Amino acid sequence: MAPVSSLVEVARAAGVAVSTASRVLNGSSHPISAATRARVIAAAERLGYSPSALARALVSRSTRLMGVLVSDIVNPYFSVIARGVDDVASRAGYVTMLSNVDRRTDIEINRMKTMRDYRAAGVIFAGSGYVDDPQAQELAASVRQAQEQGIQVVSLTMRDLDCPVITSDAQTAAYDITDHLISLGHRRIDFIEGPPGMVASKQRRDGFLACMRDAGLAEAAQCHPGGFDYEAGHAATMRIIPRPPLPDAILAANDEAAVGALNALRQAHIDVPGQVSVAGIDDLRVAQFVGLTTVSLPLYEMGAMAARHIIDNPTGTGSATTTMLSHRLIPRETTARR
Amino acid sequence: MAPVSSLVEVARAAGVAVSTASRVLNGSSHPISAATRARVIAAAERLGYSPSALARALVSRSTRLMGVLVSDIVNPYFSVIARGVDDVASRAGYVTMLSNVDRRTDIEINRMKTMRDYRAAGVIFAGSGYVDDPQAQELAASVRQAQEQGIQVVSLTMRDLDCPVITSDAQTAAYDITDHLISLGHRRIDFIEGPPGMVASKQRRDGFLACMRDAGLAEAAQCHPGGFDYEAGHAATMRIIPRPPLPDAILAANDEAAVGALNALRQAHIDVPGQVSVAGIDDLRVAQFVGLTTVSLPLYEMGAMAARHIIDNPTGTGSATTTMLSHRLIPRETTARR
DNA sequence: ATCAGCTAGGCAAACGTATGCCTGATTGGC
DNA sequence: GCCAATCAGGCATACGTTTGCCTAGCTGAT
Repeated sequence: MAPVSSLVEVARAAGVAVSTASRVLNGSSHPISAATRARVIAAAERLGYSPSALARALVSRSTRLMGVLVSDIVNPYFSVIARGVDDVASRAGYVTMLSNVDRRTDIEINRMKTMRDYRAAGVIFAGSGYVDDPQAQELAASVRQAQEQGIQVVSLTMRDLDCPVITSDAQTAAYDITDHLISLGHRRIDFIEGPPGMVASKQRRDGFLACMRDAGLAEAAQCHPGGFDYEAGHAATMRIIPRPPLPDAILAANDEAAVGALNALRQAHIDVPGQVSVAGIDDLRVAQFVGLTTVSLPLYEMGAMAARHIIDNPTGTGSATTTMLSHRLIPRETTARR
Repeated sequence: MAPVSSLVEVARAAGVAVSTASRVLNGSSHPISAATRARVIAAAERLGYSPSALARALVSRSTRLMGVLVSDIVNPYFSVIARGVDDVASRAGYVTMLSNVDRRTDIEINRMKTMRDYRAAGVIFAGSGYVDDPQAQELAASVRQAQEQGIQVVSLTMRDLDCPVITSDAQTAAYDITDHLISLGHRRIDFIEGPPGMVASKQRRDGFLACMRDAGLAEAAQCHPGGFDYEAGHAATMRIIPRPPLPDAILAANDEAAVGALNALRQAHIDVPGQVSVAGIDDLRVAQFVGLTTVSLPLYEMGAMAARHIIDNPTGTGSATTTMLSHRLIPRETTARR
């Protein structure tokens, strides 16, 4: 149905051999006369030639496809990462293949397989895994097979994959924001956890608990089941409010849940930060909108660095190093000195 | 460098011809004995065989790659669309290729070309174009070439591309939300515009102005330069506040700008909705957080339908139809009767 | 015994590109 | 005027699939 003009047609139109056409269109080092070069370029232009990246990949045994697996692209945490990936990828002539895996390991395995079928140059795992995930081993195996095939794998969180990790220390971030709350004079601090079972949830809770313990406030630390979304933060706070006394501060496992907590408090006419301080983790855009005190994680940089790593390491020779990017405390208006 | 076991190795390991191996692994209708079938499957399993989607695409002359061009994936407007696309794409075995084009036509042209090189099954244009864009013609030409090659192109906004459009009526949405404000008794309404030059900005402003005119309030309609982000809405409102009298209501071209307006007002101790009502357009997640009155656009559905269209129309025979999805008014707490 | 029809499997061409190797022509040095 | 070197270009193979066509054996009907 379509005049998918190929290199042979370009060559014929220019009156040269296919190899010659290929060489001028690729900027090969092989010498080509200016006249021939011009004829080929003109022919390609006239025919609207579009080189088949598929055929090219087949023979060169490498693509410029950058895979990235996120939990949910609608979640700003991941869309910022994806943006970091795509910025460096597309600048290097790569195209990014994105997949939502909904925090399901089986889908991750499936998508990893698809990206392998397409011979992606690399695959970035942006999402966290589960503690004691029964499918972790199967995932690790599929990752290993991909690596043996020359596919670079990078993880943005600590998980049981034998691959380089480019991440930020979420646990220390949680520790630091807790420490900040304590330094403001807060003693009783309630923590709204992330989704149950996730490593990311555990890290953040552990950071909170470690700081409370170090401050001698282990007794005053209270954890509530929650989640990473607005509704979870709101619901958890609605359970906190009717059981006085109110805590001095509420720390949520991430910003969106913190905003949920914030709204729940204000809807109950509890003054923030007058009566209760509220803080989150991540520094998403919404934190800025509502003036939420939080700790900024280098999400964009993590995505960008992961993509750069994949582009710069043509062979799968990189050892499984861990790169830790630093975070930064962002005090805003939802916290105050007690 | 890697044991990228190919079909020929699987065939050899199973002691059959390549064609036979191909047929059992593809579920071909060609008859194959159960014993042979089992041997091939076992061999493929043992060797960790991963079929090359590239080679397959080359001979079958079609890929399962779904292209989508967004302005900025961090913008929730686009991430919701992308999610709609990916949900139906991945369920159909496609993988979605995402590109950020930063509202730049030249980048759009470039990415369209890249997706063409990869022989994407289809490309979805999620972003709006510019009024009188000097590069529109060049973009249209590159789209035409792609279509001639059998690539399905779908646009999610009205723009000068000869392709099917699956969209929502932003102009009428703006009209309806304006009408709602008027029905609440507001007369003087200020409109914060979107980014200058964009068709999407013009549509929304036109809808606002049309409604004000129809209500005999043309004199009371005032437009301010703005943008689609928080900062633009905030800044525009900061210019409105010091010039009394305050308007009865502020309508922003989208939700994020509306939130910026909301915060600017509250920071100036102006009661919303007591003194001034505020409304937006899009119904992004943040609108729900802050209780913003807005109008819901079917972004997820637009993305999903576009992907479905591409998957269901194998040949490029679809005429350039326009599908209009309906929006819905979402009254919340930032508007009140005057 | 013959033959049509079916089953099971193999051969080989094609998809579109890159590239190692070869050839013929031209040049420069002596 | 001869040889080596360089320049310009072509031939052919390989990448990993799919699929049309062919063959060999077998079954059952005549």
